[in-house]
Amino acid sequence: MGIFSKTCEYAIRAVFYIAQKSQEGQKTGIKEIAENIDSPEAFLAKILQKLSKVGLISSSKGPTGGFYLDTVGLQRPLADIVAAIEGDDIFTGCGMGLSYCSEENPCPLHKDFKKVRNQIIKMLHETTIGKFNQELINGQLTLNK
Amino acid sequence: MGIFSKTCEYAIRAVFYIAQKSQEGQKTGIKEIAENIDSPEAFLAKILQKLSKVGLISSSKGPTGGFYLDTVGLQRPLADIVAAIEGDDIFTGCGMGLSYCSEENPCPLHKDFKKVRNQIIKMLHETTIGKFNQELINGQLTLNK
DNA sequence: CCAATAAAGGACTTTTTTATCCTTTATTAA
DNA sequence: TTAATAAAGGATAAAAAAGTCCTTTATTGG
Repeated sequence: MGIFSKTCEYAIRAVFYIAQKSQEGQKTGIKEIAENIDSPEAFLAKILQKLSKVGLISSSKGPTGGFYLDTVGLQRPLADIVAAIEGDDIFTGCGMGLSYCSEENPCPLHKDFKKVRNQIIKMLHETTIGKFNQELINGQLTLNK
Repeated sequence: MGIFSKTCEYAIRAVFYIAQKSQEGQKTGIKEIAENIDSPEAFLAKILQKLSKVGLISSSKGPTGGFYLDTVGLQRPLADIVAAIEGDDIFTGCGMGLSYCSEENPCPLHKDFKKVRNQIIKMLHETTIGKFNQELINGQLTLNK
């Protein structure tokens, strides 16, 4: 596994896709999303359900329904998505898995891990969900193949 | 989960512990290691077996036996341990889980992730297994509580 | 109103990770 | 040479993550 869980990877890809479509004024259904971000449809449905429930994305039922992001949603940092899926272990936890590791009682990798974590936090906070819309629309960036 | 799997966290803590003991000229048994790095004994045994099999740590059976590291082993980068346990997805894989993501066909987070990955790689390569021996012996760094 | 559509939700199954237990093999020292 | 010790190895079990399927609920347009 990479840095994020598979669930989280799907979530990130999905919100980028939804963002792009929202920018173009369209709502999108899971089927379309799943196809375009290369994820299992039923599983992705669960993930989006969760994000929808906590208000990170919007959804509407019925014909013409689907998932979408309003202006506020598009400007949220990716960190919110990751936190909703992974919890904030990745932002705060010890790199070596020690629960009592802290500044006062550091594990050997404490300092180095802080740098890594800060880099991750920076990335996830500076990246808004809608940040790459134009590049995605232009096809300069990819979400599947 | 943090950045590494639990298995990998145990492995890292264990080799640091073994390193420390080896520095002091002692071999250590799983029971002692498990107690001191707060990990399940039987599970840790499997992990050390694996590391031993690929030659990253040494072991000997019977009374006075145990796990240990020779001078070469103490100087190996922690990256070797992580690679043995996790594979090298963490060093090479796309942060968003896309198999065809590359410089030519990048995912949205490609650039940012490269920085994160490079930081991790730097940390794991600059850290030798024996790097913290003295601090561990002095009790300035911790491996359990 | 009703048929079609799409998300929400519940109940599972599968796979992977984490973990245990018990037997075998090697080594040591008395 | 044998009793004790410690790692190696095999077989399983438990828990968590990933994934599926089917039913329910809400919404729309005809």
